[in-house]
Amino acid sequence: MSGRLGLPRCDRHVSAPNSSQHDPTQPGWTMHRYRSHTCGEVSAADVDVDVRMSGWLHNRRDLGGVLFVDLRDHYGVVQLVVRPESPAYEPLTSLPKETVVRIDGRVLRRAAENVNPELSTGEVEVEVGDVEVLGSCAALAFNVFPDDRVSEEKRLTYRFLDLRRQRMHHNIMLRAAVIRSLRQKMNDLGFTDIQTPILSAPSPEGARDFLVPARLHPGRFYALPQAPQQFKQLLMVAGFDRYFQIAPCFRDEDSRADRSPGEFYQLDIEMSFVEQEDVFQIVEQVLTDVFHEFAPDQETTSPYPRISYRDAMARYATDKPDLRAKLELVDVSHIFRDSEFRAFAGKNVRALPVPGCSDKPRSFFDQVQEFAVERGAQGLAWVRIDERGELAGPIAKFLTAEDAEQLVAEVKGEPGTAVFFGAGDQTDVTRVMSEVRVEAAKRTDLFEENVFQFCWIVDFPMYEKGEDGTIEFSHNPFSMPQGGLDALQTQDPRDILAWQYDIVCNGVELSSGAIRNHSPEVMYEAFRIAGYSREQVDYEFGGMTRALHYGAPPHGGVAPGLDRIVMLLAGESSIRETIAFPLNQNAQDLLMGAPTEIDEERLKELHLSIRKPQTRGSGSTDSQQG
RNA sequence: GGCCCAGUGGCGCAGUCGGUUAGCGCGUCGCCCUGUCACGGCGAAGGUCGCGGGUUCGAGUCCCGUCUGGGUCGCCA
Repeated sequence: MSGRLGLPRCDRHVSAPNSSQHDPTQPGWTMHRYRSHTCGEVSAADVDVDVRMSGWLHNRRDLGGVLFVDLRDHYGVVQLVVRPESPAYEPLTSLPKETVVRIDGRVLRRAAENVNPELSTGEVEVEVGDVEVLGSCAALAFNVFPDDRVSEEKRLTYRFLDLRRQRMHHNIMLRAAVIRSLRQKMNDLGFTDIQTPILSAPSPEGARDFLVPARLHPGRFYALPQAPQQFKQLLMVAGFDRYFQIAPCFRDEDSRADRSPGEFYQLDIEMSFVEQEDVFQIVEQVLTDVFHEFAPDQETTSPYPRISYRDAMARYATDKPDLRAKLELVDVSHIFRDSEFRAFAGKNVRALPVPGCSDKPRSFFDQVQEFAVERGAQGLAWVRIDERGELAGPIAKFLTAEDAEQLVAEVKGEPGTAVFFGAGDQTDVTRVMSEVRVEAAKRTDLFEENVFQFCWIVDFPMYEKGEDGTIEFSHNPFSMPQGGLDALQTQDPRDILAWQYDIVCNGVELSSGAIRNHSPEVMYEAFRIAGYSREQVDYEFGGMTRALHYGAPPHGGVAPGLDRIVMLLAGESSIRETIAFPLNQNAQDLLMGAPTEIDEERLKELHLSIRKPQTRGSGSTDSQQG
């Protein structure tokens, strides 16, 4: 894998610390205790130079009369050659891999036929004269090299080994480089990097908070911030104009492959005196630049198309569409409202026209259907439009001629187009068909590879109906409603849109943001509709509402998820591959043993007593973990 | 909280219809090998199949429960 960072295969980084500024020809020169050169550094220019290097025993090839050892450090890999006459021969034949050693030796040019083009140091090798063990290595839980598959549990338990592996080492370095680049760009654009508190107050809306008991205040708790949302708005009120932060966010929610349990990072941004377009311009520039910089071989679409929430739900059945899939859904419920066909009548029916299916075998349709059923669909009906423009297929006979005609017209069906149908309850159909759309595209080569397809999802509804029929905020309660106070007072809450937007890339929600509500009157009214009294708002969001009374500028922002950005750039499908020390799915740190039980003394100090759940097996510290 | 998948030497996996000596690759150990770079060759050690119960003449295999891990739905303003 020749690097996304533009580095050759085994190079781990660009520049080395100490080393070559030491000049042996100068008086008073002494060899550094551990190294004159790093492992990635020696080259043909160093031939015949005496060097000292330290690193890990990466791999060994013992040919009997000559021994080759690969020595690895952060910067690269170099081949050591050891002859039986050398005092280093005996130890280096027997030391376990991953032992840390210091070696002294001389750089030799390799014969032309022995050059390894895979290695940046492949033109040379180091003939070893002396070796010293700096760190011995016990029997490995798994190979660092070659890179075998290992369960994630093992990898996390021995994360320090896992992180030595090239892929992980590369991902972590990529993450650092992305952060460095983002900071640079934000600074260049005039944004100020400001820290916000980690110990803060709970947020009544949103996800579950992590809580921290307050020793000085019995019965009270701090909460870790789910995002610095209110603080960044307060910074705007304080007049800082443009804020950013690589901000840690803590949410006590269940994990997913693209959602880290516990904590994650956002490039948190807020700007004053802006409208939606101003925010878009900045973020789009920063993200596009970063994707170009770190994925130069993949196309990144810009400008990003804007899709309204309503449109996205209609055409893609999701508010995070993967635009690499070149298919769109069509809502055809109305055609079948009074149909004789029981499976469709009166239900939510989504059609997915797929062109170019005239020569697809029956198995294609069966496989797509199977895919849908695995995801909980009742079934997946389909028809095919034949050369005469008429419908064929298992359910064609259930459709009247008029229905068929209308259907073909609405899906703009050409001969050879197949149409899949999802029918049923709105929520289920939406969930399944959004995935079927992508799957069908992949199976018909209507899925574009090697591209980052960004889009903005805009015009999110301000409110939605909760399960109990009450009106709730559908996103951020601090968003400005489109139409302002007037809209709140005159429109049906469910029709009100917010200045609320998401960035989606390849089906991954990268970012959410909004133009904020900076007017206290609009704020109280917005909360009133969601069932909050003025007093409640003042109590639960006191800091915010107080600030809005003292001259708040119009402002807005956005917060792209850093982990997901790195995940996309690294080509990984799990966010945990981009985090040095992630929690596992059950929010445990298998290496450090968190969370742990706390002894009685400290609980007492915190004014806490533990009430374990009644259910069997849940006091689960009887596992092997210490 | 629900659902799906997995758990077999140190690691990754195979194990048919329930059938007697549980295989393979990597690693480990021993021997050989002077130009390899995932070196190669020969040989050896190492597992009672996550745990508990059940069905059966007989269970790695079937059933129930449970634990652990991954995925997913709910959840994620």
